[in-house]
Amino acid sequence: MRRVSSPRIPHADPSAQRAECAEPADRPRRRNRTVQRERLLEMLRSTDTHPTAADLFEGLRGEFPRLSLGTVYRNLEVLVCEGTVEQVPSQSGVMRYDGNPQPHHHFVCDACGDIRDLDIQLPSALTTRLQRRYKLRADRVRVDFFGLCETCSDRDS
Amino acid sequence: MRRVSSPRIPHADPSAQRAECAEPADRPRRRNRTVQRERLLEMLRSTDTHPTAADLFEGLRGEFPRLSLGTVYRNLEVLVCEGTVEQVPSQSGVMRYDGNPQPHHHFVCDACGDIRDLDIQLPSALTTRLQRRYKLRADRVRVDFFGLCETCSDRDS
DNA sequence: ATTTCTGCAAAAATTTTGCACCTTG
DNA sequence: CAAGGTGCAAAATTTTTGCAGAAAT
Repeated sequence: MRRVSSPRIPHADPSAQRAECAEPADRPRRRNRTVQRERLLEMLRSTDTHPTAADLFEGLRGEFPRLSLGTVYRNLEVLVCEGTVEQVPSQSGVMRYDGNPQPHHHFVCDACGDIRDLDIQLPSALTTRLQRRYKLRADRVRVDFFGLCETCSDRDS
Repeated sequence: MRRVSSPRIPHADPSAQRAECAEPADRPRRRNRTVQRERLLEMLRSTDTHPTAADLFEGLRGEFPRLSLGTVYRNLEVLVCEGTVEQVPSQSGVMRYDGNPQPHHHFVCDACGDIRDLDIQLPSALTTRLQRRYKLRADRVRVDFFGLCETCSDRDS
């Protein structure tokens, strides 16, 4: 007999979230102010389009002709680790960044991929239920609604 | 005077979701059954760990020693387009796949990245409010709770 | 003076694609 | 046999990294 137990699916997440943010607790890292990082943050705060690293790079090239993508990525990492900026994984696989510090949710257009901020409150009962039913304590919730945005919806009809 | 309007942030989503799924309406594509695709789906259905393409590839290599990653990706695309499988973008940036056809939500562990299925109902009032407040009609909602899973929570304390 | 940051270029990681051959219906 | 699928390898994309020089404190 040659039945074999069905193969295991290994489950190794390449980068458990924010693990790389850990700092040596003894000597806290000192951070310089740099124009690049400052402008990057301003730019993120001035929009709600959830730009990608490439979007930001493009947007800053006018001001910093010698800017490099590496710098953008490195600064985004710093801001994310600080908690100033949030990483929003998108359906296309390209990472997006969100400079909106308020807790909020998103509407994602299935057609154009645009992500729009929503100011909608989630009933707190949900987190309580999660706790009771699953013994899981959540400190953040993210809600994504999917559908067609007004523009794409109009275009289709 | 040399003030310039602050740079635009271009916003081009590399792949507006599922656009590549479109079929020529006139001649609907015929699909062959293949063992590879069948087993891939079975594997996705037999777990709730939301495996990556690489995970699935690894898991199937025992059965199909000559399997290629390209085939895995191509079949995943087919299944996603069919609506049989859902793509779950993860916080790490690596795409994950979900074979659970029931609408459900997720708990994501901040430490290990594990994604767990939740059977929790979202109040339908939310979608209504979205419609009224934003004129946005959503046909799907995804809720992700974030926090530490039991294992990681125990380890930390 | 020391640590941090930048630009550049190379590398790594993930996903897509072209092509010749094999499979399915 | 015609359309679709596979494996393989090369390419495309996105993100990370090493290094030497520049900037910040």
